[in-house]
Amino acid sequence: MSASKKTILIEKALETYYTGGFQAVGMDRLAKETGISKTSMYKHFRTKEDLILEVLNLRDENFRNWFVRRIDELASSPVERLTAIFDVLGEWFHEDGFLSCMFIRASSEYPNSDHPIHMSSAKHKRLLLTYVIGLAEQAGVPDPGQLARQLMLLKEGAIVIAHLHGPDGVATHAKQAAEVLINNALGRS
Amino acid sequence: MSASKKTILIEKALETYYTGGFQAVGMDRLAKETGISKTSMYKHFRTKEDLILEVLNLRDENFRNWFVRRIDELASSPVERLTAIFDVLGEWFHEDGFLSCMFIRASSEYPNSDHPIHMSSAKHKRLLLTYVIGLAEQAGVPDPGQLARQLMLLKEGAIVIAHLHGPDGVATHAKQAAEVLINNALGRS
DNA sequence: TTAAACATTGACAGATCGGTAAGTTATTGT
DNA sequence: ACAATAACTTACCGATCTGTCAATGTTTAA
Repeated sequence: MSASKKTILIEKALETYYTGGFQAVGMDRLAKETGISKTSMYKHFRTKEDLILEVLNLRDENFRNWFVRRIDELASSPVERLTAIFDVLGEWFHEDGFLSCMFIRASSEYPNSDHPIHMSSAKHKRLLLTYVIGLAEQAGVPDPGQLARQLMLLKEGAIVIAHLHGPDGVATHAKQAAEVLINNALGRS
Repeated sequence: MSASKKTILIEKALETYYTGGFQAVGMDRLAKETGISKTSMYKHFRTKEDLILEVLNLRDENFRNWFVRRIDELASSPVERLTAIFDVLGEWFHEDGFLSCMFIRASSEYPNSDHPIHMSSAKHKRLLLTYVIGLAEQAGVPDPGQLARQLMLLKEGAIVIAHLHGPDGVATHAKQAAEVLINNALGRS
């Protein structure tokens, strides 16, 4: 299997897993959808779990790149970037085919914290937290870790509610709450 | 199968599904763990999905009863009840065997919004929202719906983060954010 | 006592699961 | 040109999945 075919497989698996779930999508189905035989797939991935881990790595890369880029496009000051988080979330929630966050879904299917898939999901959230801490630092708040963790709670909660109750208004509510928290962190200005 | 055996089955299924996941736990395993034959189980539940839906009903009842009761035990004023939400969450997160919220897990395994299991999960969250709106009304805020939705975002986010990054500090961060939002809703007092 | 009604069982169907063995085709280096 | 090798496929393995069937106990009622 060429490297490009491997990439194609991972990309197709990302799409199919996101739509159908990790456990519900079998290797046979991926073989059928990609036209690549199972044996070829298993030449490059020792187990299904290995494939899922590579899919999650790609998703992490794609998502964080898109997320940061959109925030930079929408905002021009550090404080604006903090609120833009929720505008970008709103765009995501309203995309056709939005079905929650792949890492929340993954950690729900593999709930035990010592499972590699769970750990990979935790890592993704930690990387996002680090990014938001950086934004909070640039905004000059006294305790960037605290504000960033608060905004992350709003972000994850918004994802869950947008998935369960639909996208309308969720990101807006989260943004309004975020503005209150940001102003408070900046000294109630 | 007597009614009590049916109850025992649902309770055991709740425990096993919560620990192991819905798709990962098969009917054979439930039969082995309860000592009830599969055929007997299928006399009372037409499909596995029906069993899961009854499990979710029981979980919804158990959880909301416990949640409301603990809040009432910890708080004596309406505003206190709003913040006590997060004290109770902290207790939950630190329980042995905490593995996120059963309904977030369920909606992650059955992500399509028209799926009965997904709809049941959405209903649970809606009932909780209604409860929090009631608390916010009693607290006398001008827009109880807005505050309640903001606090729900913190709650769901806290569940996700406590599951992925461990329980320490998560409920406390959420409570601090909640206090800011509550004070703001009350008029920045 | 005995027959009807119900409860329960082990064994099985058919499908699908993750994963593999053996064999075939295509590519490569010399 | 040709042997070595890498890429790839078909067919299959045992296990497990949801769900069912025929047979056997067990209760109930007249």
